Amino acid sequence: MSMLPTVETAGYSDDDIALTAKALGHPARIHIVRVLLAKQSCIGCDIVEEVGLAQSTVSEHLRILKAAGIIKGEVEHPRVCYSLNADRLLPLAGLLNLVFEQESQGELMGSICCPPGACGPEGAA
Amino acid sequence: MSMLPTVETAGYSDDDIALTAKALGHPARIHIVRVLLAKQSCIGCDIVEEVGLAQSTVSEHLRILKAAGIIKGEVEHPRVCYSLNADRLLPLAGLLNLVFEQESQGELMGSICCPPGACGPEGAA
DNA sequence: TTCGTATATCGTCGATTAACGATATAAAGG
DNA sequence: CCTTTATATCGTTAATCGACGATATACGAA
Repeated sequence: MSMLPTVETAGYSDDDIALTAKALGHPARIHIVRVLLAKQSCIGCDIVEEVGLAQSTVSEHLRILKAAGIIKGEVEHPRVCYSLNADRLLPLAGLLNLVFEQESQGELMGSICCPPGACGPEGAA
Repeated sequence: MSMLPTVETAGYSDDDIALTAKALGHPARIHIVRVLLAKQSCIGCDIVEEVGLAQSTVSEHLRILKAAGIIKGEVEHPRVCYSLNADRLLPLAGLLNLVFEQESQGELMGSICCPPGACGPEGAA
């Protein structure tokens, strides 16, 4: 119904961002992200043990995260090696950053939140 | 089932973060956040028009965002003036920042994602 | 008091989610 | 071949969600 061009500059669609947020909208899935963050290397069935839910339930949570692109899984042997896919979190992070930028209007002005490629083409550095 | 102390340093519970993410997990609610971000001042029934859904539906979305603490509403006249409550987004942003920090291991080391008070006590300005 | 405006709540309905146990797959090893 | 191991899928259930129209509430203004 509208353009919101200023904010749209964040770059991504509402659906994109909502999809990512939705995938993160469950404690078990946040837990999984944390596990993958802690052991940055990939993990197999340990996640099931970590989360403490039934194997099929955890598998489903992993599927949801994978479907949202937040994690990826490499198949080895009978195991699957999961790891985070940070890029997919950029749209959501970008929006949050805008909120924080606004709140600290002009105070920082640049050194705010800029994950690798999130804040547009930065020629220098 | 586990401690994950390193990551837990992010500070907030899985439920906390998941609750915020869940509240953001719908396109209409992302849209509302963007509207509030664009017109940083508060807004009334304009949101209904912006979002393009039935008034009762939008009211429900606003209720969900408010329940999650992401927005707050000041009552004026017969209107309600909504605005973002950035603080409530910090737990989620903090987790995302950790992901990005890890990805750019040592490359940047500090100038990454640090909304006002998110990255711990930073003595120097 | 009566009216009009802006929101909130109610009741409904179809769709989706989350959880589980049971079962199916796939690949390595005996 | 048959077994083991790690995952994925199926089928079911209860619960929650998202949307709507209709209605209720609250309050300033006429």
